[in-house]
Amino acid sequence: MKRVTIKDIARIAGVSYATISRALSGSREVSEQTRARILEICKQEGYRTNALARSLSCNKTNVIGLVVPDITNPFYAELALEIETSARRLNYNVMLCNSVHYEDNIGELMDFLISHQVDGIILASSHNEARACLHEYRQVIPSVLVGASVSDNDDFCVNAVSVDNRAGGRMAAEYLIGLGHQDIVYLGFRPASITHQLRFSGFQRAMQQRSLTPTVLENHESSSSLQIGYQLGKQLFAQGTSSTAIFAATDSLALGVIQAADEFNLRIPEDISLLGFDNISYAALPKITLTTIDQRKPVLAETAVKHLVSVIEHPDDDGYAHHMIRPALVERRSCCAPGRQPD
Amino acid sequence: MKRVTIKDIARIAGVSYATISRALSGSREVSEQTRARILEICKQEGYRTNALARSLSCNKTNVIGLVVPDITNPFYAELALEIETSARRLNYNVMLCNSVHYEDNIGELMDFLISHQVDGIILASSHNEARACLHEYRQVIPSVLVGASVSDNDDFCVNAVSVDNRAGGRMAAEYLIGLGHQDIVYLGFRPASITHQLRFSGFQRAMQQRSLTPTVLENHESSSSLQIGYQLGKQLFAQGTSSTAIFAATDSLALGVIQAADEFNLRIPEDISLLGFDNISYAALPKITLTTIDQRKPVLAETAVKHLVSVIEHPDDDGYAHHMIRPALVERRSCCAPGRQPD
DNA sequence: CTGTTAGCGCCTTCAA
DNA sequence: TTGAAGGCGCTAACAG
Repeated sequence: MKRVTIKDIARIAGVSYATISRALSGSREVSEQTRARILEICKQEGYRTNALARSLSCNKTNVIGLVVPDITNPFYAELALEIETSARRLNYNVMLCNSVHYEDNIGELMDFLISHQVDGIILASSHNEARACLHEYRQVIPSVLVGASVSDNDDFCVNAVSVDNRAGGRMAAEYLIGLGHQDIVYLGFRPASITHQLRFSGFQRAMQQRSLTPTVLENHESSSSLQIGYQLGKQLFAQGTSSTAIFAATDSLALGVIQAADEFNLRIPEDISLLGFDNISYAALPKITLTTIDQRKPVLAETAVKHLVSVIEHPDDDGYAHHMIRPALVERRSCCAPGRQPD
Repeated sequence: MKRVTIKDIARIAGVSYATISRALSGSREVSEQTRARILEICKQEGYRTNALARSLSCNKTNVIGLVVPDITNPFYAELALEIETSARRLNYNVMLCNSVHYEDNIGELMDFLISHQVDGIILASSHNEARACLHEYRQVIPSVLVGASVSDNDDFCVNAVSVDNRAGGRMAAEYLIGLGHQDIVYLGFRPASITHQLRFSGFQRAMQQRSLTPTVLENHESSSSLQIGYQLGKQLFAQGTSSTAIFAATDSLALGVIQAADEFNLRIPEDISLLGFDNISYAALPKITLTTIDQRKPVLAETAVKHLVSVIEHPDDDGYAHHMIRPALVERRSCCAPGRQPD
């Protein structure tokens, strides 16, 4: 398992090892023939440059750290792949970490990445502490928050990229209203999350403009899971709701609602329409076919990476920005006009 | 963004930096008071040890590379999380890479990881080339193949951990037969994959022992996707099958079959039973409730990590081993006796 | 065009 | 218990 180094190559090529370095890094200060000879030898000897040593010397690793809550969550898995793709295009590699095991001290994870000398960090999280954390680290490492909204009026200075949650909420309400629904439940509102506050406010405002009021079922957990959607769904159906449509604050919640509806023999969309948010891959599965608001992960990812790389490459200016991505409606088969069969 | 180094600490503590190094690495060769003082200073100054420099010096990174085909595939996402968990327990970090963008030259990815000085590599892949690749690299870096079977009788010397596919195939057949099925289709056999050869042979042998013969629908693509399952399903249903049960070689295929069945107004399991393989998370979703053969990812992961770490720590012995994990049946609601309602 | 030299941040003998 | 010095593999001036 002995690695062959630049020195070994130098010795067998009979040149100094600076020359090897140059030949490898594509410098023009080497004659074409020696370069060719060197490359040949490298290939034969199975030389691989030691990225650690290079980074140590250059003070640059070209890797960006990516923190997601849980890669098992399809939303984050898809986002992660998109981010990796975008990063590679800009010549960066990504080092992925799940924050599952860290929970309330993401700082520890940040420290881990920093000690591995990542050039910057993308933090994907909908938790509120996330932005406080990035704020703390803003003098230490370039970073951008992705997927979560930040408040316009607090003292946290963080770079962020997220879907326009208020617009998404509005879009959801308008779609359902447009279909003819008036008695609508907003399921899974998380009052503690800014992301969800915005989503809810957009939704509510759109309804108010038609003098409508949603029934709201709050979620006081710190995440939105299928299980919670299931519980809220059961709770709703058990009391015999009069509503004709449900807007689930996330697709995961919607999946739980589907399960609950199944148990109560409620058909979707014939008996009740269901609209989700996120457009996770599950939503497209047969028999699920969830109509939902798409976060446009590819755009989210590309914007986040470009944003981060730009702050990495301009360490001097200490401004910050929040990019908003427009959400998009994806129509499948879980919504129809009230009291009617689907088209 | 200036990092504080061991030298800075030494200067402000008024000791040599070797002392700092010792204090940090928990060596007993430092007086308790100087250590305490040093630790205090490190905290105040926000010192973070440079993992790159340390690794360079120690010739050990304590990171293992993990290659999966596509993190978006829930099977690999779950496996990856389990592997990360197991690795952390043994004090290793994992560096995750998707091989999606590399396809037929996984070697390039291996080289990338090696140049980052990972201590070892876990390659998760069902492709046959994977084991040839690991065989090539076996003198270069400790590695283990996970999830894919290797042939007993070829010249490839690779460490491997996989579910016992033959046993899994047998288990599938016996379960269906036990339910009373006789006319069964094996859907999605991939003749080019050893993993699938074994799975199929176990299945077929169990049927032969009852003088039964499966209808087999082959898949000549290099992966098993929902789309392919959908096509094979349509193909099967279009010709009006007489079979009462389908064994789909993977859960992804099964999902496609569900979609196809839906279009043909075939109910599962009332009209036809469906059994999958893998136990991906989708399988448990409402309205999917797929009965399937579980690969027991937690065990798979832990075994793979322990195996790898053991070869990392014993670079001298050049033996290799193939660990088999027993599969397990997970009963949900997609199978019942032929011609009968589910229980 | 090529060689020499001094680091990058840390660890680890060897002395004191 | 602590300090001095060499080295890990590579890059980047600075000289020739």
